[in-house]
Amino acid sequence: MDKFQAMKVFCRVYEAESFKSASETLGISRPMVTRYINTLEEALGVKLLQRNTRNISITHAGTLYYKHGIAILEALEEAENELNDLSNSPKGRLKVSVPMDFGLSYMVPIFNEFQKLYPDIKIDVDFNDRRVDLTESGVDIAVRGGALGGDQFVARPLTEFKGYVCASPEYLSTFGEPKTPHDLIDHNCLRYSLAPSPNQWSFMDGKHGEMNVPVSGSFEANNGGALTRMAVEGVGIIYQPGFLVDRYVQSGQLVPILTNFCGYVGKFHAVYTQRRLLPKPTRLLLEFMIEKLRAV
Amino acid sequence: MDKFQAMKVFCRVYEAESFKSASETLGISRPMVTRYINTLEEALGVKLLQRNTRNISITHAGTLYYKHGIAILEALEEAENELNDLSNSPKGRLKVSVPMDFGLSYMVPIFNEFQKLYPDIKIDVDFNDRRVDLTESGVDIAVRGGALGGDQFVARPLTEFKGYVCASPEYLSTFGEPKTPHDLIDHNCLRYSLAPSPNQWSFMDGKHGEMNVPVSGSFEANNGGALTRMAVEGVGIIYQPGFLVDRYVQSGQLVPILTNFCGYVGKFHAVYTQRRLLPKPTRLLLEFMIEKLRAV
DNA sequence: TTCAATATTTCATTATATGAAATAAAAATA
DNA sequence: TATTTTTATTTCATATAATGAAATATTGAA
Repeated sequence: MDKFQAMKVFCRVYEAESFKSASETLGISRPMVTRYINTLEEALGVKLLQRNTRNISITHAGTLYYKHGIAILEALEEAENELNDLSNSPKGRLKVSVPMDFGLSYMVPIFNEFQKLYPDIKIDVDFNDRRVDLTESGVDIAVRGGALGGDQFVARPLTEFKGYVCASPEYLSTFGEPKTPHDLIDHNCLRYSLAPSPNQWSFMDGKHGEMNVPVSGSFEANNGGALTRMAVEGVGIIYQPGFLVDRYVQSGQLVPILTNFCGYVGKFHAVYTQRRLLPKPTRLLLEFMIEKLRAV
Repeated sequence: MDKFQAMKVFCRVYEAESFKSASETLGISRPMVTRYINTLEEALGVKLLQRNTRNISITHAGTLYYKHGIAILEALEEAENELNDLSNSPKGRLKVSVPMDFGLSYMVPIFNEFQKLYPDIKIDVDFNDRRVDLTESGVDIAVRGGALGGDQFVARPLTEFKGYVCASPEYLSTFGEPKTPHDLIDHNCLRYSLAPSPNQWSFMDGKHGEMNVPVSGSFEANNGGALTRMAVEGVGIIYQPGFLVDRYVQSGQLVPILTNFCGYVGKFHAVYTQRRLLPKPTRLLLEFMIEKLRAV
């Protein structure tokens, strides 16, 4: 039996209080979890978990073993990180979570270039607009737009983006062009459902200060790219970041409106868990991303 | 690959600077040592040992990994000890080294009784009058008679023994009975070669104080039992501990002489390596031995 | 009582570990 | 220099263990 693996399995079970959950996060089958725990208990001569098919309760011995186990696993990880640091061809697997649109626009070329540079670092990208839990999902770096959540994580700024209100020329000629933000109330506004307040668009103006306009319309989605395509089709008005609308503006398929009003400014951050020594692959990609996105 | 095993193998190789030596102390084949080191180096992406078929030199990475490894292995051992402590049926393998004669006379019945009490504790006894290196040989408890060596080990007193000068009635009637220690010079003295000074026997006397008598004879051996048997056969005079000669004295096959002079007094000690938490099997046997030998 | 969720056992398959024997390489010795 | 000795490595056949799919058992909830 691989003691190290058994230790890892037990610690996950301890944290989740569930074999199923542990099996999923570790990517092994449920029977394997059962076996690892059994073998461990047999080897130690002590029951670690009091369990039936539905509940798990941790014994005193289990708590004790967890305390030791977590410390040992951390020490081992640190040792391996330090050793990998000395390697001139860093190895490892890296799990990254990036927002869909940002990822497609900015990150794909960066990943491509990075992999050419470090062929032994495998990258597993999760294109996902949800805010995944770093510890639970095992994600090493997550890119997040807008406000940041809890502060047990480190966040490093990547790049800013500005929101633009746009519509297709056809839409504007049919329904008229709004001249002030308040005019949006009478338009079909395509809203991004994952925004902090999807039904309210904010602007800044030298004269009026901050303006919050309630908007409504026939369509709402959790994907900015889709909204942008809808706008190109002439369905309605969008308020989306530059990196999504720029190409359509340039080709004339979309027209920016309300350009006298400052749109929202957001910032993308790279988020990762604080540790004494970050694994080299993580550190490398992080610096690479920051460097590449500085120029954008 | 079992990472912990690989770590253990590497640490032994590091300490011995030899694959062969490591393979022997760990009880695995030489090819396995090679493979563990190779797999480890591959996994870490770093060379740990610069080596050819004859020499080994440790790289910077190797030293670093050893530092981490030793700490991790110790933490692991401590965790397992603590857990085994909680077990009501302690398990484990125990390596014990005892002097040949003492072991046969005193320890065999103790081992027997101990095993009935703790059937899950396997005992591997090395009957051996050499002073084995605890760390190198992996011995948990060593019983040693006479003077103690280095003090990085803990020694606990077990039982005393007294030396008796004896010969067979036949020998005495043929060659005469020595009346003072100095008379031994003219006799065939059978000497224990592992004694600190085999060719000099010491006595204490109220009048004369300590007396060191040079002795010589036709026979010398590293086994007291054998010397005793020789004496029973009438070959010569021995100066051996009570636990060896008692039964022959009682049966009349040996006669104690020079009984007015105090013979040497020795003490057996149980020696073990100092640790924060001794493994439960070790602790149990230790206390059991001490308890049982107190009565002797 | 039935259903749903979860742990466990069974079983066949695959992967890994293992050491004996052969091989290679380098120092010691003749 | 040639030979021997010592030690690490590779090869190879075999035994052992790891693995997950599927079936089974168990328990709380509906």
